[in-house]
Amino acid sequence: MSAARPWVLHVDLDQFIAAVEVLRNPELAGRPVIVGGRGDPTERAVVSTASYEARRFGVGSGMPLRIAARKIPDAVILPVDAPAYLAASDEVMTTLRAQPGAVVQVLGWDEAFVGVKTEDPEGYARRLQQAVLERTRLHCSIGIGDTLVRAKIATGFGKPRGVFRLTAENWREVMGDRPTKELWGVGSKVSKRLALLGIHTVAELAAAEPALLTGEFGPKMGLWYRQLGRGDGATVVDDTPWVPRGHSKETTFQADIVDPSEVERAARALLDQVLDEVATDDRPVVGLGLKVRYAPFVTKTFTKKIPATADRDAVIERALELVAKIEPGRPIRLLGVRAEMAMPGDAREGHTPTRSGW
DNA sequence: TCTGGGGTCCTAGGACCC
DNA sequence: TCTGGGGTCCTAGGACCC
Repeated sequence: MSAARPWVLHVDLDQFIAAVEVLRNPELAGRPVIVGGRGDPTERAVVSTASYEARRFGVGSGMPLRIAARKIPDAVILPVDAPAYLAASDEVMTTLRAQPGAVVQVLGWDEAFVGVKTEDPEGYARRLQQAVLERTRLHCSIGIGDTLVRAKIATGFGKPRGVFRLTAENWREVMGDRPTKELWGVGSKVSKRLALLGIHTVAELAAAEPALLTGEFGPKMGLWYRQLGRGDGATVVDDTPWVPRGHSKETTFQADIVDPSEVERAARALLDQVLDEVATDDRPVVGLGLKVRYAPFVTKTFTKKIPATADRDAVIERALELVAKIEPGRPIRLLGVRAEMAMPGDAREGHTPTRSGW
């Protein structure tokens, strides 16, 4: 028998949003369900989640709703109901925290890391799945790893409703020949730049010359990618409560706008919402960001540092300086406003530099 | 195919200071 | 005329994730 040792579990709900919708509307079971935007496929919106039945037709997250509807004419298309998913998510996280010895780090609505000391991680994972199912009627998959990165990637091999273990021992065998894009944190851009360096697989990334990577990606990211290739990294689940760095709101216009007064009105409305939502926070706003997407798809951002002492009117005044940078007469598809808050514990609290968060 | 909305973190380059 | 070396701060933008 083996001794208890620390493990990282990554819990990921299966087709979470679609599953929540099916739970409250059982006759949807077995049908292709697509959740996105306001549920209107004639609008500019994308798919948030597709049920497994819909995925079989090639519909997935991020796809324009219009395209999804074209692929599956008889799909059930539902609007995003964030409060409902948040409530379901809270129940899941509460269940995770109630497990013996569990340290829980929430990653999003439908996933979390669970740190636990056990001699039987698979058994623990199965009990966890059972507990979540009994409490919420939702199914989840669980990855088991000796690092957060390995646990996270392991989950994909367990889907749906399964458990998979990925550690230093089988990392190379399981991941070595796979494309770098399958790593958590390597997207299509970085995988292409890696390919130009002759690095195509996870094993090649793991063995790459550090100087080659730091030369291409900078000192921090270069070494980070190499570490990803090895599956190495943090081993301890951190349940420190999350403190948001900022808050933002953006709108895509159903029809592009041009009129400057309309642009200013839209920007002010977004700003009001953001400042209202941030007002419940006792931290001052120390940065502002404005994002504009000119049609069809050219995005510009403007940022401005704000003194922590600025009152709401002063913040609005600064925001309008940013709005003034928008090119007049150019059709606008999207407008976004972001407020950045001082971080507690920051030695320079109130002087936090604006890190553009877009 | 034609691309939402909410986040996080990193890098480059210019301004400015000593 | 040709012009160092290092540091911090700020702005813009890139990339990624759910």
